[in-house]
Amino acid sequence: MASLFALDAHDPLPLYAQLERAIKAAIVTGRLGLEQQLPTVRQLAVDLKINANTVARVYAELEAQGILASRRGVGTFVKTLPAGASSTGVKRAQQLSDLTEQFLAEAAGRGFTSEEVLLQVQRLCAGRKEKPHGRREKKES
Amino acid sequence: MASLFALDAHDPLPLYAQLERAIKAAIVTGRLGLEQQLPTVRQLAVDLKINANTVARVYAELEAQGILASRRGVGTFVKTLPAGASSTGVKRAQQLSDLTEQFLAEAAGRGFTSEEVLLQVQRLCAGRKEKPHGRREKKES
DNA sequence: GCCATTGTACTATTTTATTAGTACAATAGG
DNA sequence: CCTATTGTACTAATAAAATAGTACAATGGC
Repeated sequence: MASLFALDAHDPLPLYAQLERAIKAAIVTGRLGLEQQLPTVRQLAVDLKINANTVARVYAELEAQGILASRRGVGTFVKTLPAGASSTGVKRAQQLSDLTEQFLAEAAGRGFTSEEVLLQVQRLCAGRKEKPHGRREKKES
Repeated sequence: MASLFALDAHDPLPLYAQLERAIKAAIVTGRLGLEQQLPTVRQLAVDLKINANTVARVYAELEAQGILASRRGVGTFVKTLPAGASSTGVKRAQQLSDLTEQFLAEAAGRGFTSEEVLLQVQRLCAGRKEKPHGRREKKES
């Protein structure tokens, strides 16, 4: 991999959303650790061949979510692990079910069998066991 | 579920891409069977509260992919099952790995633990075993 | 033949995403 | 103090996505 993240210009998902997802994924999977520094806004823009404004927007958004912390003249750093809304109850179960079905359909559409997918999930899950860090709550609405 | 598909206006993924994904998912999971008719362009637009042009674009795109077949004055029908590229080798493995990581990150970002996710995947995979399809739902006629 | 239904094609408009460029603000280092 | 580096804040321009509306084309039922 050339750089930490990889974006696809032909993915219908907007670049800012792709980058946001990629950064979160890197943190969740441990490729980016706590307090670790991210590339500068301008550098990452060059690496990914996208505009610096787009990178800045993503960093700002992730900072608003409490995941990153930026300091002028210094850089941007991983502050905490991404935390979800963590709704409880039926809705929560339904959300997981929907998300999973979406994923399985996507995989099936690309020609992967259920067995392959399951195996891959098991492998990746085993890699990071349990780390569902407790609920951090921010006030946002 | 009010209708066959569910779109989220706040999802950064464009509506047309969401709908395309939803239709493919419905076919892959067997909620839509071969030769089954889809809602009309105008009806689905009303159901999903989106523009008819957007629906028409998606139907046309899926027809171009050979998944759907449309006939004027009649309707739009499922023609074949979505087929993946089924590339082999390293790239294929890498693709599955990337896709899975993305999914796990998404799930983790929404507050689901690895255990929960793994369990859900196991459940859904068990539900449709080998065949990605084969199971037609009985419907009232 | 008539006509309602369905997919298709087009133009126009608005909103969103992305880029480009410039300028400013805070920090670290000499 | 000076300056390079970094994040931040704008404005402007372009491209893509989505909507609104109208019209046309093929099909099937009567």
